[in-house]
Amino acid sequence: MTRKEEIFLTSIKLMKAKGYVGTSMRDIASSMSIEAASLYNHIRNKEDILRENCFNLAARFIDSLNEILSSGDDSEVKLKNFIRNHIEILVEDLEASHVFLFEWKHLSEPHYGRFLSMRDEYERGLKKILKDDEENNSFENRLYRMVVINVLASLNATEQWYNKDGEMDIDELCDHLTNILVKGIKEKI
Amino acid sequence: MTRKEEIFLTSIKLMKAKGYVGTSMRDIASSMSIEAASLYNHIRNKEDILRENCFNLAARFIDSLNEILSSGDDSEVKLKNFIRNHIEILVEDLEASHVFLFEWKHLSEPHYGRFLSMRDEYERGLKKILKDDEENNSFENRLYRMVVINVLASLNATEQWYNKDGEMDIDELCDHLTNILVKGIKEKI
DNA sequence: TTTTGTAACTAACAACTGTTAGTTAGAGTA
DNA sequence: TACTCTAACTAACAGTTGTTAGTTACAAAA
Repeated sequence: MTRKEEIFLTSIKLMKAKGYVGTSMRDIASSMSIEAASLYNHIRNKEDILRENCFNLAARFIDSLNEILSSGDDSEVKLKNFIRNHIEILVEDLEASHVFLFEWKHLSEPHYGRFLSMRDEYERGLKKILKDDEENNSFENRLYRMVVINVLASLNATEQWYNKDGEMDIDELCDHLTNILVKGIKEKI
Repeated sequence: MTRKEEIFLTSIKLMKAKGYVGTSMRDIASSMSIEAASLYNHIRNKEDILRENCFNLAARFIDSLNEILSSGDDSEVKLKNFIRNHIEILVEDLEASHVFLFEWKHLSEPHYGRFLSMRDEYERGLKKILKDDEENNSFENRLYRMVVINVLASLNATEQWYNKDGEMDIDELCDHLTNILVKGIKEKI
C-alpha cells in the first residue's frame, strides 16, 4: 500500500466518524503521527480525498448498471443482478461507502453537479429495469421515482448494519434483500 | 413567530444545505442580516439549535410509537398506523427532518448517547409490531434487524423526494408506502 | 559519486471559528 | 420621568482552518 493510499484510508475512516467538514487535515495527520503539511507531498488538497472516493464508487455503480442494461437478460434477472452488483460494491468497503453516501454533498462545483448527474443516470437505469418488467408496468408513471428511491434506500441501508465478518454471507444477504423488495415483508423467507 | 424561532428556522435551512459543521454562526447571522454576536441574545450556543431540532423530532416519534404499542389494535392495523404516523411527522417539516436524519451524529455527549438510545427504542418498537404479526413471525430472529432498518430506510427516503405542494397527498402516499413495504414491488398498485 | 525521488519537517499565512463582554437604541410599562 | 425588555451593535479572545514555502534526511538509480 502506497503512502497516498494510507492517507486515503485514514481520512475515510475519520470522515465516516466526524464528517468531511468535521475532519481537519491535522486530524488526519496526527492520526498517522505526522504533520499536516506532510500530507501535501502525497495529495493535492483535502477535497481530492472526498472526490476520489465519491467518483471511484460512482463509476463502479455506473459500470455495473451499463453491463446489466446491455445484457440480453430478461427483466427479472436484470433486477436480481442489479441488486447483487449494488450490494457487492457497497459492501466491499463499508467505510468508503458511508462517506460516498453521506458526504458527497460537500463536493464543490463542478464535481457536485457531475456527481448528481451520475446519480440521476443510475436512478434512470433502475427505473428502466423496473419498467421493462411486464408484470410490473402497472405502476403509474409518477410512482416510479418513489419506487426507485425506496429500492435504493433499502439497498444502501445495508451499510448501517451489515458486518462482513458476521454470520450472513453476500449470497444470503442478496437473496433476503431481493425477497423483501420484490415480495414485501409479508412473504415468509 | 419569535426571533428565536426565526433563528432556528434559518439555521435548519442552512444546515440542510451545508451540514451542521459547515454552517457557521456568521452564516446564520448574515442570512438574517444581523451580526453573529446578536444571535446569543436568543440562543445559548450553536449546538442548542441542533439538539432542540433532533430531540423535538425524536420525542414525537417515540410518543407516536408508544401510543400505537399501548393500543389494542391488531398487528396489521398497528403497522399501518406506524407508517402513517411516521410519515406525518417526517413530512410536516422536511427541512427539520433532513437535519434530524443526517446531522444528529454531531451531537456531543451525553446528547449523542441519549439520541442513540431513543433510536434504539424506536427500532425495538417497530420490531415488536412486526413480530406480533402472526402471518409474519417466520422471519428468523437475526433477520428482524435487517427488516426493521429496511422499513425505516424506505420511510425516511420520503424526505428525499416528497413535495407537500405536489400532486400526492399524505393519504395516498401512506397507502403506496404500505403497499410497497408489505407486498413488495411486484404487487400492482 | 552525483542525481533523483520519497517523505518528512518547521514556520508561517490569512481567514475563519464559537463565544464573551460591554454598550446602545428604542419601545412599553411603572 | 424612570425603569425594564428586546434586539441589536462593536471589539475582541483564543483557537482552528487549509495551504504554501522552504528545508532536510535518506535511499535508490545514474
